[in-house]
Amino acid sequence: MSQLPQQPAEVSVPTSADVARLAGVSRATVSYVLNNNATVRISDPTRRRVREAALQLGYVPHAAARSLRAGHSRMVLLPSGHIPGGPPHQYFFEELQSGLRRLDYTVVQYGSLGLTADEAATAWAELRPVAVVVPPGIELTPHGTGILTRSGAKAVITLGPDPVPGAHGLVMDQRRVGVSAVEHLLVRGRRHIGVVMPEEPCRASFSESRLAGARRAAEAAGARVCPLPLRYEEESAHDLAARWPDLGLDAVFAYNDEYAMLMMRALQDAGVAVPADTAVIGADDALIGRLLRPRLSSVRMELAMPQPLAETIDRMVQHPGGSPVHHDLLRTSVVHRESS
Amino acid sequence: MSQLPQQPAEVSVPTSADVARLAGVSRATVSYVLNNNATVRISDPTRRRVREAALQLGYVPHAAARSLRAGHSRMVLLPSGHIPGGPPHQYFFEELQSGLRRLDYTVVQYGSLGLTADEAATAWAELRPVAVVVPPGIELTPHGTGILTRSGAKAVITLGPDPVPGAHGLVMDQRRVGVSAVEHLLVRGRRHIGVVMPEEPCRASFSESRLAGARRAAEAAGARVCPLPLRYEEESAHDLAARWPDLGLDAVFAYNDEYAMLMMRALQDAGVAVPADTAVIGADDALIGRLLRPRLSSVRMELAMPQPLAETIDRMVQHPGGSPVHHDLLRTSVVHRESS
DNA sequence: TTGAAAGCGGTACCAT
DNA sequence: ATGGTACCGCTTTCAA
Repeated sequence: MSQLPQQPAEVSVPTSADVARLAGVSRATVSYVLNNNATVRISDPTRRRVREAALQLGYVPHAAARSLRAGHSRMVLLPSGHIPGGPPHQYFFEELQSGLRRLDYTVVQYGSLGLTADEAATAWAELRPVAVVVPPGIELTPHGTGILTRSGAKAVITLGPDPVPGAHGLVMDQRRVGVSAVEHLLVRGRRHIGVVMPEEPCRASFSESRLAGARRAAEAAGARVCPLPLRYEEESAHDLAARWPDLGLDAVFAYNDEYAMLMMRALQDAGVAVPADTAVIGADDALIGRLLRPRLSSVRMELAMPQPLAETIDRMVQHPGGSPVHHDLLRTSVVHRESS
Repeated sequence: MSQLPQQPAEVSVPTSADVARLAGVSRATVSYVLNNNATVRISDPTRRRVREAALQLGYVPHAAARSLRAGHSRMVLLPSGHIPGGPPHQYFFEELQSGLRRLDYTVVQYGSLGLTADEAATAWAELRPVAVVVPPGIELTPHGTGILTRSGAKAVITLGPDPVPGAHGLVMDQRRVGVSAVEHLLVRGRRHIGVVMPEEPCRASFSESRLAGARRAAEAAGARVCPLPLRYEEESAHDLAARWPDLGLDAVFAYNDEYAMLMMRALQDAGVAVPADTAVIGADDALIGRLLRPRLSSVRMELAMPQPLAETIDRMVQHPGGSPVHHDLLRTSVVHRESS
């Protein structure tokens, strides 16, 4: 289909030695020129010759060789395995990446599904990152933290619900979501609260945290919480709705707005009035929640600005050895609409 | 060594030399033992001593040093910058990663937002990946392809709508989505078709392709297509719905189900009957589309199995230099519900 | 069965 | 203003 001639099977990748040879200088000079080394003065004609040679050969420096020699890299590792949590989280991580790149770090995501926590930590450590930022939903053990710091990571940061000993914990405590939802329902006079728990395993870490928060808020008020497993399918929701009269619940907090909408529709189809019989609240404040009727109440999440986090990481890298920082990045508020 | 007062207790990362010293053997022996080298026989007591020393020191091999010495890595680079396309695409890439890891590759995602196409290609090339898989929405130029192959990548694969000269193109042609949607609307007797175009820039590459497909299908039948820019906000949708009578349209194909639901709700609020006055169809066949009334028609996408793609990549790596492969991974079908 | 040594690609110190 | 060279951590002959 393509008319381009095929490259020969064995292409030899140009090295700085090739550039040096073509420019008629030493490898040292090549390094000085291409890195704009300020401590050494190189004549302009030489600079030009080196630059031209590099361009002509399509020379690209070898990051591994460079960081091996330097004894350190500027790689920030971001383990990634299906980050749930919707747009706010996604936006947070995109901005974090931009912020770090602006500070001249190389951000690399490492897919770690199907590895145990310590296998994963070892795999990350092999890359010798200068910092590791573990998002919520990815497990990091104290032992894993040890592996990473002992292999040179200057900053190990977890964003999960709980701090990990030895790591800096910039916490996104999903329990707050459950607390806010249940407190809202309590204020509206509800006492028997179902909590929709996705059966999809990738949701587990978030949903467990949100349930724990719901529990805490309910217990403090002497109210009842009932976990309700649900698959993200209409059939599963209808089965659950059919059992509704037996459950004796007057409110549902669903894992997020999508599960809430699924549940609400199933309840309505089963003849349960929302919010009269059962109040419904979701989480994430997704736009679609406003498109159903009644409009969906929701817990809105606000994450701290990612740019300051990038700068914090930079500071940790430059001045390592500080005692672990702990800080909560998540704020929640309830958006009350018509379903509760 | 640590005489400089500026640097606090520099933690020295254990190397294979440290392991060798502790075990009382040479570095070569350490390498043999830890890599289970079959060509060399090492006595069991020695093996055990080496293993224990490595464990005790928390030794983790240095991936950069290893691949520098080996002359090649097993890293597959997956540039990532906000992959749109919803669950089917997300699932596809997760499975692809698992498949590659099963074949013993290290999959690394490299966030490339905010870089030009060739800057990004250079940044990728510095990591000397053995293969690069460029998802739709990330730009790759023929020049970028050259940079990558010349720096040792054995397989460069694009998944965008159009093949890139020099790269293998395993195409996901989003135009099919537009074609399927419009053909469906034509069959239902509609001739004046609006196409909702998200104004969010991260959607641009997909939405442009889908519009192009819609155009092609409409032109073939002498029907009219009208692009409708829309922000993902209720206000934007209501503004658009208010202008509806002037537009003279009898159908809308929205970029995806979320935009379709937003549009449909706004139309209903403005007194436009769906599907009587205006038919609506989305894309992605998301579950939430079934929760609104009327239930949303949608274009369902099916992506080829990722496991075969992983094996194809493996084959390309082992036998490089084959002529570019081109193949379409995307199949579409229309799920007809009540909105069209 | 184990060890000594070369060398992968770059960088930086020390000569010249 | 440049060049020679040692060395980063690891693998892999070749020798002992």
